[in-house]
Amino acid sequence: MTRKRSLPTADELRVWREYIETAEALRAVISARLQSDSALSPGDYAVLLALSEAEGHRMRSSDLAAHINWERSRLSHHLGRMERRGLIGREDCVTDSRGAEVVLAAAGAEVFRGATVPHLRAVRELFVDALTAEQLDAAGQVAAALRAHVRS
Amino acid sequence: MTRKRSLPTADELRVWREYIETAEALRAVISARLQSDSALSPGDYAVLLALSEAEGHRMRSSDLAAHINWERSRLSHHLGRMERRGLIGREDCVTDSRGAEVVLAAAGAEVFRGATVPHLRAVRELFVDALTAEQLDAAGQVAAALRAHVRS
DNA sequence: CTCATGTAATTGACACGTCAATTATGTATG
DNA sequence: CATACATAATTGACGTGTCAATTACATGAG
Repeated sequence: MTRKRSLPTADELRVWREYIETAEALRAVISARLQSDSALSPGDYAVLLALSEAEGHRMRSSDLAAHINWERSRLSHHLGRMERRGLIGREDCVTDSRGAEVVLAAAGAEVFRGATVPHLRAVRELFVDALTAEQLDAAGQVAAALRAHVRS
Repeated sequence: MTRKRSLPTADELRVWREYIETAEALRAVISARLQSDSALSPGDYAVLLALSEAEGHRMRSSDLAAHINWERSRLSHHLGRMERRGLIGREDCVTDSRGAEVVLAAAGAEVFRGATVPHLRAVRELFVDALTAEQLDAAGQVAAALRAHVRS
């Protein structure tokens, strides 16, 4: 056994770069599709998806942030922009005067309905169709291993 | 043979989400490390790396953009910020009066020198060490398949 | 030479993300 | 109840990214 290297080898570094650059490129392409198909950013989509699935199409701001794994300030800024566009609304919370409830607006629901099929189709075309069943499985396991490792 | 589905299955979609969210989380963690270790963003690092490896520590702006795969306007904005911080300089190009040459400044070279080992260590700890040899290999193949597919 | 067209790089406007500070309200403790 | 501390959400400042427009120069056809 050799002692554990502290720095990655050239090959390891190459894989890292391919990994991170490919994910970034894919994110950009999917994002551009969503934008041109539906005038939504990935952030808009995540918010609308969460609200669409929520009880009464409404959610406490903090819960929403936790659900989609965003910092609260990021969500505040984003909700401000989405509110200006009429996609969502904000109401005072009855049980906690500090709180706010985010409500899916009619326009938001409609835009989301129109966005979902094209978006899923894009995911299929650009991600799923690029991989064999084995590769898809491997991708899932790699992601799980990375996720588990990063939490420590 | 069943006809090809146009939408991903629930499992495929789950893998997609794990893939893209994990990559994003990893990018954020590595980025935060780089920031706190060396006061550099990933963009800064990419620019400084390219210039460090370039002939004479200088490069035409367009070539640099192509090398790191950025849009030129993005690079212009970024170079403006880096120039304000004294990390790089810009000079007129001798052979083409339209052109600009980006030059690694002394301060930039020094910051980069200090950044590289901690950054590579972070890549090793957070990415390489999380994966078995087989998983690392699989990650490379998945990235290659996705890259090949997206170019068409 | 000159005019049309292409290329190098920058700029402005605006969306997005992070961090630190702020405002307002809840809650526990003496 | 009063004070201290925690929590909900927002705000401001600033770095980052994209798109469309702009400036300045190069170059080839006539």
